[in-house]
Amino acid sequence: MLIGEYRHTIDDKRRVAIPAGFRKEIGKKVVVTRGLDNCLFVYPLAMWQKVADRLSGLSMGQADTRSFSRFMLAGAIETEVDSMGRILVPDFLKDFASLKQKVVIAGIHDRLEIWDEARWKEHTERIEKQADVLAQKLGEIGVF
Amino acid sequence: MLIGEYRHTIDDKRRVAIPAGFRKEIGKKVVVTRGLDNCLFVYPLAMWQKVADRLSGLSMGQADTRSFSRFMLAGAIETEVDSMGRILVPDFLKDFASLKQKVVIAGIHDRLEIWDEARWKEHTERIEKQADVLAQKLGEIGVF
DNA sequence: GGGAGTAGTGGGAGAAAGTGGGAAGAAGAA
DNA sequence: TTCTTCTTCCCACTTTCTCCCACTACTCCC
Repeated sequence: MLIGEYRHTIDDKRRVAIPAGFRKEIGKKVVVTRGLDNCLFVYPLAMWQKVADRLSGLSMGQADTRSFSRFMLAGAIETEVDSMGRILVPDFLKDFASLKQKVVIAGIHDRLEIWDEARWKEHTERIEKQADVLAQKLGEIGVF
Repeated sequence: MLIGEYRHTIDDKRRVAIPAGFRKEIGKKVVVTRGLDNCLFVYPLAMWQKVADRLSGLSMGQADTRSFSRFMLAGAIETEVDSMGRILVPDFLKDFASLKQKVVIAGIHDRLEIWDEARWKEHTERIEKQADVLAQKLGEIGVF
């Protein structure tokens, strides 16, 4: 179970260190994809396989599912965690998530999320304000 | 599984480099054909065989399926990846996809797509804006 | 409080990938 | 047949990437 948030930096070679505590669980090969809310998702390879299988099952005939699988598949890359525990973030993903130097790496159950620090702050602050509203919704669906 | 996007150039001899990471999987012989959404599809030969079979299996009675398989089959050419990992794009396909110098090569599961860089940008930006639709789709296929 | 070990960051060297150009061969026209 | 043009194959250069090593800071344990 991946939990917690960490502050790291991306160097000019586009490398980000995976927090040491996550490395064992996430494995050596990972897949980085475009995520929601302008962040990046990092999946362990096995986890990605499941997502990819479902995506490849979608029909190519319809324009919207075609665009969707393009978005997810072309927007993903398989990469290896190097000997120092870092992964490479290609330019197009860096741009997509507007990553500057400082990033936040968050563990969300079975994936990691990579956020630009400023956006993360903004996002969490907004969520905090709505915490009571969210709690109620979660209550309604029976989480609490 | 072919995933990721890469920026390459077409030289004046109409050659495009296949990203090194794709070469092993895509093999030596490939088929390039007119794709959907104004891009080109590049299939490994074996994969193309399946697509072609499926196309020829379509009912010839209906005018629209007839013209669709004509669109795919007539526009297809078989070509070899040269020793430097490049393929030749004939003029009619280059024109069809409005390819200028800068192109994007995207891996979409079992095929590559070649896009003019400007069109690709336009296309992906349009998709990104539909975040709510994306989230719903992701939910449907069980990513969350 | 001090030392050892681990995590995060930065840099350098060697290797590989991408791109451009030239030469040789094939095809077509005069 | 010969000349020209277009194509294809090969070589070389430049840039980018990748792997490895080193330094610093922080933490944990003695």
